[in-house]
Formats: sequence, C-alpha cells, structure tokens
Amino acid sequence: MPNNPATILDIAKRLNLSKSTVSRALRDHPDISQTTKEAVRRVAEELSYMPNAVAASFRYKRSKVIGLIVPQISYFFFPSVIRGIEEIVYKNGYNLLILQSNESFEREKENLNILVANNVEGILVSVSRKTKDFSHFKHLIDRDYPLVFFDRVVTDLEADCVLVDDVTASFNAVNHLIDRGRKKIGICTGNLNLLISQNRLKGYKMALQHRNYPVTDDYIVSCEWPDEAEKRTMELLNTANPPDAIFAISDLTMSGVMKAIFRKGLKVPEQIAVIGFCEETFRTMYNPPLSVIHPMGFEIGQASAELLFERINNNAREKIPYRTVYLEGTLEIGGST
Amino acid sequence: MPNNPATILDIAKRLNLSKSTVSRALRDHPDISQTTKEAVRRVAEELSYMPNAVAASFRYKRSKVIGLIVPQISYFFFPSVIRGIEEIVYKNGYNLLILQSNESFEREKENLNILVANNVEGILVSVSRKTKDFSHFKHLIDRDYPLVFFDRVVTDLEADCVLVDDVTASFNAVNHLIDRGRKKIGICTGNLNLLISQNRLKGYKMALQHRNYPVTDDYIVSCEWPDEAEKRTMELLNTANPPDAIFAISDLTMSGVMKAIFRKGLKVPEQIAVIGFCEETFRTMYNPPLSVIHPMGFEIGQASAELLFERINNNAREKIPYRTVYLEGTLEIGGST
DNA sequence: ACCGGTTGCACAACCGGTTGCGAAGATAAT
DNA sequence: ATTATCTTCGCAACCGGTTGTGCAACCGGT
Repeated sequence: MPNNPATILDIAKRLNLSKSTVSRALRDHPDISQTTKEAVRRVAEELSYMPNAVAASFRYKRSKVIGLIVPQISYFFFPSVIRGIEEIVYKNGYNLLILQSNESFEREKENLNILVANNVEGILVSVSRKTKDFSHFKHLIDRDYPLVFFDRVVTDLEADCVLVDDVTASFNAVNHLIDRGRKKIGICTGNLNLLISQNRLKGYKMALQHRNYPVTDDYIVSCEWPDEAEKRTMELLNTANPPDAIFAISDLTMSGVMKAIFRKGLKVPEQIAVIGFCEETFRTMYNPPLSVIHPMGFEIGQASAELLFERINNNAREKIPYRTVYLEGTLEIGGST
Repeated sequence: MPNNPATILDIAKRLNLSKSTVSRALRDHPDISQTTKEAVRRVAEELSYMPNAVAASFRYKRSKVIGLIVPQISYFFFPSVIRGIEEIVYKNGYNLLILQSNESFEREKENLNILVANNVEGILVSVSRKTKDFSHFKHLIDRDYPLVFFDRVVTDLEADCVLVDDVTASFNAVNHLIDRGRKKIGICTGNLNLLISQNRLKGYKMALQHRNYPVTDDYIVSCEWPDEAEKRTMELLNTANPPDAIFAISDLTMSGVMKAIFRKGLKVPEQIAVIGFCEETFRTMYNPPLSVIHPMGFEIGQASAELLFERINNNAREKIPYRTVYLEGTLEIGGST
C-alpha cells in the first residue's frame, strides 16, 4: 500500500499556478515575485512536499549520485576508504551509493549495471578477486564514463587508479623485520590474481634478495579468507623449520595469522614477529599493538573521489589523460616486531 | 564529458519498429514474433544497450531498490546485518542502497530525504544516537511508507522493529559473571539516549538485584566511542575498588574496554572477566576468545528485510499491524570469564 | 463470401520536474 | 497616446521505458 506524495502539480493547483511557476519558485528563480514564492513555500510545507529527485535526474542526467563497488565491507580497510570518499562526495553536494560485490565476478558485473541503470554520474571500484575479465569496465571507460579504480586496481586497462606503492611499502616492512634480526620470514598473501597481492609479494621477495636472504616458496602462503589464513599459517608454524616472522598483506590475512599464533600459543614478538597492512583501529586491538604498514584507507578514499570529480566536472573538449596516484604506506612500529 | 548510451528508440529506428515493440521484445512479451525478438536482441547487443532503470522506475514507482541507513559501517555488527539484509534483498530481486548517518541527526534526516527522493520502495533504519526527534520517520510511517527499524529502534512510534531481547540477554550475561564468582561487576554502556543502551543497562541492574548484589553508579560508565570507552574504563580500573568483571554492551565499547585492560596489564580472565555483545569474527580476534552474547547481526538483517518486504508486497486493502520481532541473543562462553 | 478469432505490431499517454520561449500586464520613457 | 522595457507567469516539450488500446492482416471454418 504505497503513498501519494505531493507533487509540484498539487501545489500548483492549490494556488492556481502553473507547474513551471511552482518549480521556479521553489528554486528561487528571479523571475518569480516574492509573494508568490512565499505562498508556494507555505503550501509546500503544508503538503510536506518532497521533490522527486529521480524525475529531475532522469531528464537532465545529473543524479548527483556516485556509485561505489567494494568487495566487502568488513574489518577496517574499506570502512576507512568509505569515510574518505564520503567526505569528498558530501563536500561536492553528491551522495554515495554503496554496493558489495562479495568477491563475486557476477555480482560485480551486476552491480555495475545497477549503477549505470540508476544514472550515477561516476563510479569508484575496488575489483573482486575473482575478476579476470575487465570488459565490463572497458565498455564504460570507452564511453568516457567517469570511473576510478582504487586499492585493487586493474591491469591492462587505461584508467584512473589510486593505490599505495605496494612494492615499496612491502619492501620496507620486510626490511624492518630483517633489521630486527629475523632470519626466517614468511608471508601470508591473498589471492594472487590480484595485482595488489602480486605487488606486495614482489616487495617481500625484493627485500629478501636485497639482503641476500633466500626466497623459498615454503614460506609463502596464499589464502582467500581469514579462516584459510589461519589454517595455512598453522600448517606453516607446524613445519620442522617454521618462520620467526610473518608479513600479512591485509587485515583479513592478519586476523587469520594472529589466530593461528594464538592457538599455537606463541609469544609475540619474542617467538614470532608480525607485521602487515592494518588500519589504526585494527592494529591497536592487539596487545601489544601491531607493527604495521599504514594502508591509507581514508586517504585512498579521498584521492579516488577527487579524481572522479575532476572527470565528472570536466566540461572541456579534451579528455583528461588517465592518471595513477601512488600514496606512501608509512611504517608504524608497534610491539609485534 | 558524458556518454550517449543507446536507448530503446535507437534500436527501434534501426529496425523500423516502434518503441513499444522493442520494449516488449526485450521483455519477452508473447505478442511479439520470435523473429522480431531475435532481431531486437541482436541489435541491442550490437549497440550494447543498457536499460535505463530510472526511466521505468520513475513511471511505475517500482525502483526495485530498498534503502538502508546505519550509524556507521565499522567493526563487525553492522557489516553482519548488511549481509543478512543483502541475502533477502537479492532473493527478492531488489538492490540495496546503503547510507551512513555517521551518528549525526542532520545526516540521518538528509539520508532519509535522499532515499525518498530516489524512489526507494522501503527503508531499513538503525537510528543515530543523536536522534531524539523522530518526526522525520513519523511523516513517512503516516503515509504508509514501508519502514523497519532494527537494533536501535525508536520509542513512542508505532512501527516495525527487529532487535534482540536486550534485557534478557544482558541479564543472562551478568548472571553468568556472577555464576563465575565475580563480585564487583562493571558495565561499559553506550549513549543512554538509545533504547538499546537503556535496556542493556536494565538487564545488568536486574541481574544484580536478582542476586542481591548492590547496584552502584560507580561501576557504570557510559561512552560514545572506543576512545572514550578506553579512557573511562581506565579511570574505573584505577579506582581504589576496581571491578573484577566488565560487561560491554557492543563491540565498539568492548574494543575500548580491552584496550584499557591491555594498557593496565591485567590478565583476562584471572584478574578481570569480560563479556559483551560481539560478533564471532570479533570475539575470536582476542586471545583467549571472548565470552559473548551473540548480537545476531545476520539474523537481524534477515528478519528486518523480511518484514519490510511483507509491507512492500502487501497489496491488500487492510494495513499490516506493526510488529516487533525479538531475537534471542544466546550466550557463547569463551575464555574471558 | 462471411465471420470470429488470433497474431503482430503501432500509437499515444504517462510519470514529475525543468526550461526555452512567448505573452499579458504593468510601468516607464518618449 | 504610443512605444519600449520590465516583471511575472503560462505553455509545451523533453527525458526513456511501459502499457492500454486499437487495428490491420491473416487463418480456419462454414
């Protein structure tokens, strides 16, 4: 049983005015007299009129909404990103439509369709780990649809991207572990389909090679979920020659790593050191607070939204060239190394 | 620089057909011949046609979108709720528009306007802790706009609500602490403007009275954010007669409580016991895993969405009476008590 | 040849807000 | 009094997809 919200026409009828006059009165158009404006506003209030944004955006293609697709809203990274995005979005007078792909390629494609079908003026995406085919994005980019990738960006596609310099940050993190005297350093990485996982693994390997440490697959575990991270880390800890330090590439993997360490009863950092990409809220949940690389969630959100608005607001004839923004993921030393 | 997406008219022109025929062909209407349907589908593919959902929803008021307003997407409770909601929403062929109020009354009102202005067919809300005036909700409910409150529900307003039986669950939690021999039980609660905080405090007090324990304000700390929870808990722990157990009413407060305990260097559960409303992912992040009351996030999400769809799909003449669904927050004993 | 029924499609209205254009009435300038 | 200008507002089109209605063309039966 829906409702009959008052329209602009209801106001017009009450005052024996035309639609256009009411519309202009509400938008404070100079053509309309002060008395009429006041009358219109009074009746609007009386009928508790609420403008139907869809009608206007439908006609003029300015929905004032931008869309966001994230793999999932859990833990602390993506919520931080969202806060960063919201800040910029609200500042520009826009609103944000949030969708989760739940790490599903199909859901991601469908979400993209939903956003386009709903006339959003631009889209921010962090791709799902299942996504190997990027044609659904390419279609939009080819049409100059404003689109910015962040964190989990895509390869082989000309587009705006915002991410931390993963290789360098990982290099620094592992270097730090070596500085602290760790000899056997493991890595708990995510799905290697993702560029971000590849790059963080690359930084890890580079650091080992740089310090003339051996690189062995035995110390590399790759996992999709915290459960799996816990399981694989536990297997690693149970080997004859377990690592004395672990680098976790995200808060999800870190969560699994820490669970395994807890269950194994190891002392951090005495028996095993731990470092990873973790937001402040997350790192301080542990005792002692973890040593981390700051994943820059908030800043990534801000930067992505800013890039997007540059594209949205670009009325110039010439196209903005595609840009990639790298943020520096700084090291924060806690008690876990 | 926007784009010119293909419309149904472009397809019609190419094939010398009318708009209506193309529309019906795409929707597989029986009136249209198989050959025409195939031709339409071929051209649609060729032009990479994407239907403009706004146009249709604008005309027929069936946007197939429902809106969600949460205070914030952090920690683990609301993400769980969102997963529960999504399950039901997708099953019904709808989509979900997520907005954060960021605990701001103004933002909440604005978000509500945005959702209505965007023709969502129903709204799910967990109110901000700043909200004391509920007239913005009342306007909608009076118009039979489908609206369901969950978790942080409202008082003095006839509406559908979904929440855990907070009084009973809290009663059980504190009872459990007493069973474990704790004598001085503190509570870290949230903003007492919220009914949920009031009820959880009520359950706490009832349990103490039930077991003939004194109820003193000295053991009651109320806080808005994890930072504040940490600070207030620390103050409590530093008093001459600190509690030997703390009941935290949410994962946010629990996070602060645990930080204070860590900083104070207390052993859990030897020196201090801890229990609270925490999702599984959160409770197992600690070592040992916490004793908790299951906050039923996923189930709350499911139940709220189901109530909402009952209202959305109700074409009957008579109105559905408002219902309140209570879920049981079961106790899960971990190592913290 | 006539009639009833079916098939396949076109026409036009509709949703609500915005805006270009035009026009009536008031006022000012000549 | 006539013309030019300004003020204030109405008319109608538009956005894109959906659907009620209508109507040719065709088919089969008598």
